[in-house]
Amino acid sequence: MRPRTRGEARVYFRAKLIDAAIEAIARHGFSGLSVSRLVEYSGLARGMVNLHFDRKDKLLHEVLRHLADAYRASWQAAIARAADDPAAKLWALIEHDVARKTHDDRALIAWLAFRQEAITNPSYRALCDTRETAFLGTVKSLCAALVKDGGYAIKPDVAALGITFLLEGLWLDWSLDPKRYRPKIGREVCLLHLAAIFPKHFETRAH
Amino acid sequence: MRPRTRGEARVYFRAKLIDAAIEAIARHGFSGLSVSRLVEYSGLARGMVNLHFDRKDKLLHEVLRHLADAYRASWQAAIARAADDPAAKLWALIEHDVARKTHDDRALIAWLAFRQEAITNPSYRALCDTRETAFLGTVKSLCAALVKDGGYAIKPDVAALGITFLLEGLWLDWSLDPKRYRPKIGREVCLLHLAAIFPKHFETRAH
DNA sequence: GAATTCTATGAATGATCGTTCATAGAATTT
DNA sequence: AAATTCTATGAACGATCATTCATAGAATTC
Repeated sequence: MRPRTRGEARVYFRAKLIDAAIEAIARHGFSGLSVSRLVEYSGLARGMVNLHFDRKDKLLHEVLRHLADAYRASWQAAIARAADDPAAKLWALIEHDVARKTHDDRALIAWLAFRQEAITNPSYRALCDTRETAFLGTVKSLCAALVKDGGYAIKPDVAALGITFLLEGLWLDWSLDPKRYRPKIGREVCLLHLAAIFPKHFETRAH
Repeated sequence: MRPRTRGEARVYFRAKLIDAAIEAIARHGFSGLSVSRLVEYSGLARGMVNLHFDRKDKLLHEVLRHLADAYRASWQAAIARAADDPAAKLWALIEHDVARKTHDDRALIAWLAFRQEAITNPSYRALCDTRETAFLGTVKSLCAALVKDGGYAIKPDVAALGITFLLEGLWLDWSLDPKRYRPKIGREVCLLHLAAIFPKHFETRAH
């Protein structure tokens, strides 16, 4: 378990601190993440944060990068698994987001905390933004394909924005009370929206 | 300007501190709200927070209550002004939210900060929740009226959830970069959604 | 295996946090 | 007008914050 070589140790301890940071943020909010809490959750010594990340601030940026990377990898894999068809891929993306909330709760709450912090701390904004545009860009191109295929009289950009807003609203709602949230309702809301704007592609799925 | 009687002073200084708190949260985030910042923004003495609110914690609850009340009064007035017709009232509600962002920015950002804080601090949850359910309840009943009137084959509850998710997504997106946001786009996204699920009531408005 | 280099530790530091309280002054009451 | 009551002030306090650094020990190199 515990690493033997120095190279292993570096990777091991950095990961341990990042995980402890996510835990602390999910449990006590962004401002509740103190070095003392990191010590408590990681079980490591007090000086480890500064040894491995120099400043607490730099650790936080690594945490944010970790969250962004993990989420992107996750939804991209979901799209890759789906059938080679825009409707199937779009649905896989949404299904991934809706179902994700049932297992990966700490990461989502931590992510929302960073997103909120990015409003007043510009240094977090770039990472939040790139993640957002990557996701939105994918949804846009899927919508464009659907519009072309179905001959719908709507702008793909507007449709894509609507879908991402829906998902973000779902996140917020879920985060306030994870126990109340049910994937079934989230799925139903998204499906209603999709079946309404892309009837030829999603109406059958709605019943 | 400055109050002369003690009764006036109480109201005046409490309002001044609440305003300074909103300013501080909007500029530096929830954790950036320190007593020193309150002193800086309000121009009052250091002891005023404890004199008028006992603890900083209680001031924060008053701020949240103030934000919730102001917002509720605002959207209820918008509905009251609209014509006596569910479609008109629903649209007035959405228009209010979309346009609100062009003037009332500090309050919205502060509200989002409280909402985020409520995830890990249960004492804020009640106030966030009641505001949410009051808003959602109104949207639900408006949707129910539209469903009945138009004979749509959708559940009013699901439609209402979709609308609130859309608006919450809009808030989040706008908060990250207020300058980039344009009411026109927000309106377009909402209208696309409404015209798609309630075609008989909103299709004409969409062109 | 000895010498060297880097890692891990936690007590100490200065800064900042929210809160207290003695004091001065203003509003109110007698 | 004098006496009283409450308000406003800001220096001082203990707690906690992130960070530093001398020391011990382990991994690596010679």
